[in-house]
Amino acid sequence: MKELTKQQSKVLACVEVYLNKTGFPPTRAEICKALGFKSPNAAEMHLRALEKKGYIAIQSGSSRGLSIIKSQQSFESMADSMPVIGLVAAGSPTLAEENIEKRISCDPSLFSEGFDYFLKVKGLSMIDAGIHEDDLVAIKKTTQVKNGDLVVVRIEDEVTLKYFNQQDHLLELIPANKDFATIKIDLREQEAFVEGKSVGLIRTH
Amino acid sequence: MKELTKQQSKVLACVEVYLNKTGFPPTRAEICKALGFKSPNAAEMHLRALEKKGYIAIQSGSSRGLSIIKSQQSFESMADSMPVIGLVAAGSPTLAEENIEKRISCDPSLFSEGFDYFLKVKGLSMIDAGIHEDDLVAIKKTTQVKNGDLVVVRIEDEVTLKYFNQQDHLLELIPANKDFATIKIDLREQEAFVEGKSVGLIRTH
DNA sequence: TTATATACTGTAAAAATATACAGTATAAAT
DNA sequence: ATTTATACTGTATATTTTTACAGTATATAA
Repeated sequence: MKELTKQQSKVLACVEVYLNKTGFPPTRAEICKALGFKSPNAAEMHLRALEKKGYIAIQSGSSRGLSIIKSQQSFESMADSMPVIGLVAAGSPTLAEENIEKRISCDPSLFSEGFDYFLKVKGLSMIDAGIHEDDLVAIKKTTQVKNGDLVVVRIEDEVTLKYFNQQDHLLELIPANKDFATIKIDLREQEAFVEGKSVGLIRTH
Repeated sequence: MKELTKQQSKVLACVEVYLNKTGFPPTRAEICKALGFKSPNAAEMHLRALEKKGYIAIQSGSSRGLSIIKSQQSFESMADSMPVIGLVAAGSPTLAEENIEKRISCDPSLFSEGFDYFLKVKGLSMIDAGIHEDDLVAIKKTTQVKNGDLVVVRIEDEVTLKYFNQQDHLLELIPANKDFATIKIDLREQEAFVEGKSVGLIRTH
């Protein structure tokens, strides 16, 4: 998606605000009035640019025939909800307020087993499992995991999301990307803490 | 809130559907076309009645100056549960009760744009986009899509989920799996209907 | 029987709106 | 020095759209 100029950005914001307020899009003249332009062609040109860049659609010949394709402002409707925690900071993914990136309005029974928080995925180590960067993985806090489960494990201050496989003292954390190596840990030498397991995933397109 | 007559209810539904599809309200003439009226005054009178009963607001003197105050649809599709529809080969993914595999307790604003139903994915054609068999893709009913969007398209009786790319008369439906071929359609020769676009995805592990 | 409400057709004019065309100005890039 | 992109003004016109007015038809209630 192409970058917007300052004025194009203003015009897009103006359309979004107007839509929010009235329920229908503005005319060229109304955009001019809102932004102080004196010619309807000023609005027209900006709208054309926004269309070309894929931010809006213009229904030719229709009055107020504008529709938003890509919104500028991110709508995070914060209702009673599940916390989202970034898989970035060192240390355990705790539910402390400072670690919560945002909240998502949905109930814990969205996935059959129930879950405690969303973990926002960083990196591509699980790409072959269909888990992309910025996907939200629903995590249930538990230490009861079995081989093959997708788990959140903490090793020292590093937190990672991998497939779990343990044979006696040897713990393997297996990525789903051939460019990443399996993490192998001898539990007699180094500690590893299972923080929870994944019970589901959501992604916003 | 006063009761609506059958025709008023149809008109309100028509306005809501049009708004959802295009992003802006219909004109009187467009309502007439949609409902088979032959005079713009038919639509006008119904809109006036809807305004008087508090269902819509009419901005006098403005083209398409309609806004929904009290939605009908919210009554029908609320219940905090979203329908799941199988991506079966034949026919449109309709919300008719017989097509609903189950319902999932979550609200339509789970994904920022809102959505109308979940489509249960069959096959592996989008695997490289991290979309697996049995994933639930959140679909927003709309025809406003742009190149690169993940869309639900119907061709004759076949429904498919693919990336959208259109250049003039050539529509390409692009899979995310090298073992599948891009579907190419000359829109002058064959019809294709955009049923909606994906706004998100959920998966149960 | 006579209102009264619903539900339209058909026409027309005034107002709103999109949109083309001809310019001006400025800053940055070539 | 000239082109190119951004960012407008100002005017005009064809088209879209609202909206008023004059009717018709039908069912229901008083």
